[in-house]
Parts: sequence; C-alpha cells; structure tokens
Amino acid sequence: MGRIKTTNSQISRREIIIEKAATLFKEKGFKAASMREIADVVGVEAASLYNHIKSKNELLNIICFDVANRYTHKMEEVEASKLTTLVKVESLLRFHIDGMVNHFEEVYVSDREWKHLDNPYLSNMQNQRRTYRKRFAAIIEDGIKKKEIKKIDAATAVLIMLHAIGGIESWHRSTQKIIGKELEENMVTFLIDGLRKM
Amino acid sequence: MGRIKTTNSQISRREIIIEKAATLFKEKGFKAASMREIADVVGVEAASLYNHIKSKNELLNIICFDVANRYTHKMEEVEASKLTTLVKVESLLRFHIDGMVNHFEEVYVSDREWKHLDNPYLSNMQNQRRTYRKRFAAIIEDGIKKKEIKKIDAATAVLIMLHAIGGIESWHRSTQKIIGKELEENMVTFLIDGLRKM
DNA sequence: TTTTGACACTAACAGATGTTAGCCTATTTT
DNA sequence: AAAATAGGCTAACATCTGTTAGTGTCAAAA
Repeated sequence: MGRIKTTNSQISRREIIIEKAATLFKEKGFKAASMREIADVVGVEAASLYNHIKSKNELLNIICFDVANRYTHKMEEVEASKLTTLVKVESLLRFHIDGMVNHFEEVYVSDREWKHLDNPYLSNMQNQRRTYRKRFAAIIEDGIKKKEIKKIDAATAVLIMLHAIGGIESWHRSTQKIIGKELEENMVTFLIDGLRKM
Repeated sequence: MGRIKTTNSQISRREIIIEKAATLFKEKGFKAASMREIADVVGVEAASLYNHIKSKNELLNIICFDVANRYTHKMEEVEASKLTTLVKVESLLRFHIDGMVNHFEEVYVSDREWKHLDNPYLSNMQNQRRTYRKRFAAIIEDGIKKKEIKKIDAATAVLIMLHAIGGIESWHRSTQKIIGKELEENMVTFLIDGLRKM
C-alpha cells in the first residue's frame, strides 16, 4: 500500500527497519524471526525490505557492529584516561549497564545472536570480543599490580561482570527507568565490592 | 545402513540422540539446528530419529526440564538444610558452577533456548524459572534479616550470580577441568565477597 | 524355526524460508 | 511539464524445514 510513514523524518526508513528487526531478533532470536514478520511489523511486504537492505544477515551485521564499535570506542576513551583503576572499571560497568537500559534490543541481540553472523563478519566479531575482554582484563591486572585492587583472576572478574550485566532482562526491565537507576547502583556496588581491597 | 552402535550399552539410542542434539543446539541454537544435522551426527537418516522421539521440540523439552528439575531438587535440599545463609548460597553457587562444567551442553541449552519451548511447556518453564529465582532471593533476604549478609537488593544479587555463572563459555572452558576447579574458586570468592558483611 | 518387534531405510508431503524479477505509482529533480 | 528515482506491489523461485507413510531387515523371543 502506502510507503513507510516518513513522519518524524530524520530517521530513515532503513533505520526503522533495523529497529524493528532488532526488536524481533531479541524476542524470537535471529533464526526464528522471518523477513515476512519483520515486514509485517514495519507495515510492508517482505520483498519491499530489499529496497533498503541487502539481506537478512546485513541487518544482523549492522546491529552487532554498531554495538561493538561503541564498546571499542568507550574502551579507547577509558584506556586513554588517567583515572584510578577502580574508577575506570566503574566507568565501564556504568557504560554497559546504560547500554543495556537505553539500547536494550541492540545490545541484547549483539550479545546473543552474533554467532549467526557469517564470514568475514563472524571472525571479525570473535576477534573484537576477545580483544575487548583482554583489554578489560588488562585494566584489572594493572590495578592489581598497583595494589588498587585485590588479587583475583582478572579474566574471571571480567567474565563475571560482563555476564552479570548481560543478564539484565525484561524481568527487571519491565518496570523501567526508575528501577533502572536503582539497579545500576546495586550492580555497581556489588561488582565493585568484589574487586575492592578490604 | 547399520543400526546405531549399541556398544557401551546401558546408554540407550534415545539418550545418544538427546546428547548429540544438545551439543548441536548449543553450537547453532535450537532453530538453526536441523533434524537432518542431528541425524548426520548420530549416523542415521532424519526419519529414523522418529523411532526414538516424538518431535524436535520433545528433544528440547527433555533437555530443559532435565536441568530445571535438577535445580528444583537442589533448591529443596538447600532450603531444608540448617546451614548459615552464606553457606547455603555458596552451596547453590557451587552446584551451578559444577553443572556448567560437567553438564555444559544441557545447561547451556536449557538456559538460552527455553524460549523455543511451546506451550504448555513454555509457561511451565517460565514459572519454574521465576519460582527458582524467588526462592533464591528469599534465602538471601533471610540472610539480610539475620544480619549474616550485607544489605543489598536480593533480586539483583540473584540476577548477578546466576548470569555470571551462566557466562562460563567455551572460552574459559576449553582448557578444561584443571582450570575448572580454579575458576570455581575464583567465582565463589568474588561472588560471596559481594554479599559478605565487611 | 518361526514369530515378533525394534529400528533403519526411501520417498514424499506441505509449509516456511530468503531472495529475485518485473511492474506500477507517487514524489522529487530537471 | 517531463524525466528520473525511490519504493511500494505481486508472483515466483529454489531450498530447507519437520514430519509421516510404508517397506525391508536383523536380532531376540516363542
């Protein structure tokens, strides 16, 4: 029928499709969400989507690398800063929590569906993830050396922190924002206390 | 061709299929793993699987509820015990970590693919998961009341602990057992310290 | 030795999937 | 006003999906 509503312009048809796709990928998983379903939500026939994107997998690429690039950027910023280790870690934690609260669909999808990327994007993503964790661990190890942080296996600490945050789901999220800030404080307290020297 | 190898009997053909399915579901996700792929791994034609199981979804049911029932059982055991709160929590943590190390595929699948269950199993599972978390949180709240544990939002603590453990992946797991025990100690230390009063 | 049951096979189904081709129309550019 | 482009539509494709029906065969029970 009519074209995709262009009201509230500035945000392109393409971006609308990506947004709706992210929501669907989050709800059903990448494989279980079909192009026809995405089209339905957008209000268009499946074939029409291909006027805006190249393939279903491109949608996943966009979502995943959008998130990954934000992470890399933040990591560079933190590394370049001259904060104490504990503040660096706290800054990264808050960044992740914020991402989970304010870009929930994208972050969730990027985190759980990246395995369905196809090469070369798949190995690219694997590298980015591995590198990110190593850089995070390096910050913690540096803090241990400087005796700002208690002696603990850095890789395990990173694993715990990232996955703890990755677990913020609809259940906690449904009641939205007000809870959001409170949740953030609780999380940061809990996780930072796991590092702090006593 | 020949039948499924019955060497190392005691373990039925059905159980072999379930095991292989779990591995595949873990690697590719439930939706992306096809009956033909499972059959390939088992060494049989896809249609032959139906001599042993009713449907693809039954495979997921078995895997998910197997894990869920183990959890429920453990929870009852812990609740019935007269340990201190901190020891109760530690016991549950070690149980989860052990499950992740020794029943990796099943636990992983149960945790990440349960959304693909269909009713009535789906809502059943949702209830079991919610209930489990509530009971876990109740233990922590009880510990707070008794001043055995520092004041913290119990639901958030549960969320952090469960997801931290759920994040033990191939990356950490690949080097196996020796690392396994070490990882367990690191995790328990980190997480328990997040609860302990200082 | 005959019977029976477990279990593998092939063939085929109906439906869903991602994607392309080709057409038509409204909007924008010239 | 004419031309060009963007972006919708329908129809169709090849492939993959879970699953069923029907047949044959080997091992265990009678």
